[in-house]
Amino acid sequence: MEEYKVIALENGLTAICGIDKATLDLDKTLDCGQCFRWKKQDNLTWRGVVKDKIYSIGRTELNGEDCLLTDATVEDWNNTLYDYFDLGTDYSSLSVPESDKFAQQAQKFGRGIRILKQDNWEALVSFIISQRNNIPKIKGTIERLCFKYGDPIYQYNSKGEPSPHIYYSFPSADTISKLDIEDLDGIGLGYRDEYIIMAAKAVTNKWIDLEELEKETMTGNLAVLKLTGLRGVGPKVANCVALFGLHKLSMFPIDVWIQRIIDIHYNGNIDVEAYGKLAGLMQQYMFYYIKYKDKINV
DNA sequence: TACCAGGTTAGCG
DNA sequence: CGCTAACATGGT
Repeated sequence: MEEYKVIALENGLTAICGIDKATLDLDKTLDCGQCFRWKKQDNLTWRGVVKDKIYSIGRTELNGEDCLLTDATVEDWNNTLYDYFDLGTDYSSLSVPESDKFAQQAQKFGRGIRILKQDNWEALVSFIISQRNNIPKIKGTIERLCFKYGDPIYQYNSKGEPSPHIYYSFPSADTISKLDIEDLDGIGLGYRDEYIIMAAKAVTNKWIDLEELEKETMTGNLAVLKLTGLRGVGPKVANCVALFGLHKLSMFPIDVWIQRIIDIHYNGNIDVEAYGKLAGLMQQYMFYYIKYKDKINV
C-alpha cells in the first residue's frame, strides 16, 4: 500500500490524502451489492454505520490533491475505518490469467471496489434476507428491521449539537433470539423470518461461533460448511457471509448473475483457483461489471 | 397490475 | 445424484 497522510482539520473533520479513487472508490464499494445500509447523502458524501457509530465520508480536493474527507476522528480512521475498507490488503496481488479477457475487463471496470470487513452477524442476517430478493428490497427490509429492533444512534458535532440524522444499530442476535415470529410482521422478511430467529438462537446459544469462524486460521471452506448448517443458509448465502462478513477473500459466491457469466463466458465451468487468494474480489468485480456496465457512463 | 428478485428446501424419480 | 415446485412480499 502506498504512503498516505491522515490530517486532522481545524473544523473537526479528517482528511486522508494519498488513497486515490483507483484504490478506494466509494461509489463502487458502497453501492456494489455487498452492503445494504450506506446511503448517499449528496453528490459526493456517503453516510453509514460502522461498529455502532455513524460516519460520513466523501472525496474533496485539498491543496490541489484529491483526498477522502470524513467526520471520523484520526483514531476512528486508524482503528476502525482503515480496516473496514480493507486498506491493509494489497489488491494488486489479485491473480488474473493473461488469457482470461473477461476477468481483465471486469477488473478494469470495477477498479476501486474494496471488500468491506463487515460485522459478521449483520452479514449473516443480511444475506439470509438477500435470497430471492432484489437489492432495493433488501435495503428496505434491513432498514425496517434496524428501525424496529436496533438502538438509536445519535451523533454530535464538535459543538456538542446532535446531528439531525438518526440511525439505528443493527439488532443483536441476543435481541432477535428473544422475538416471536409475529414480532417480525410488517418488516418484509417474508418466509425468511423464521430463518433469522433460528440463526439468532444458534448464535446466542453458541451452536455456531461467528467469532471463531472469523479467525484467520479458519479456512473459508470450513466456515461455509459450518454456516450451511443453519436453516435458510445454503451455499450461496454461506459464501457471501464468508466473503463479506468473515473476510475470507478467497471465497467466490455463485448467484444467478455469476452463473450467467460462467455459462456465457466460461463455457459453464470456471477455474476459481486461478484467481488465487483474492478470488472473492474478482467475484465482486464480475458482479459489479455484469450488473452495472450498461448503466454507468465510464 | 403483474412480474421479479445476489436461493433454499423438501419431495420426488 | 439431478430436477422441480413452493416459498412471502416490497419495489418497479
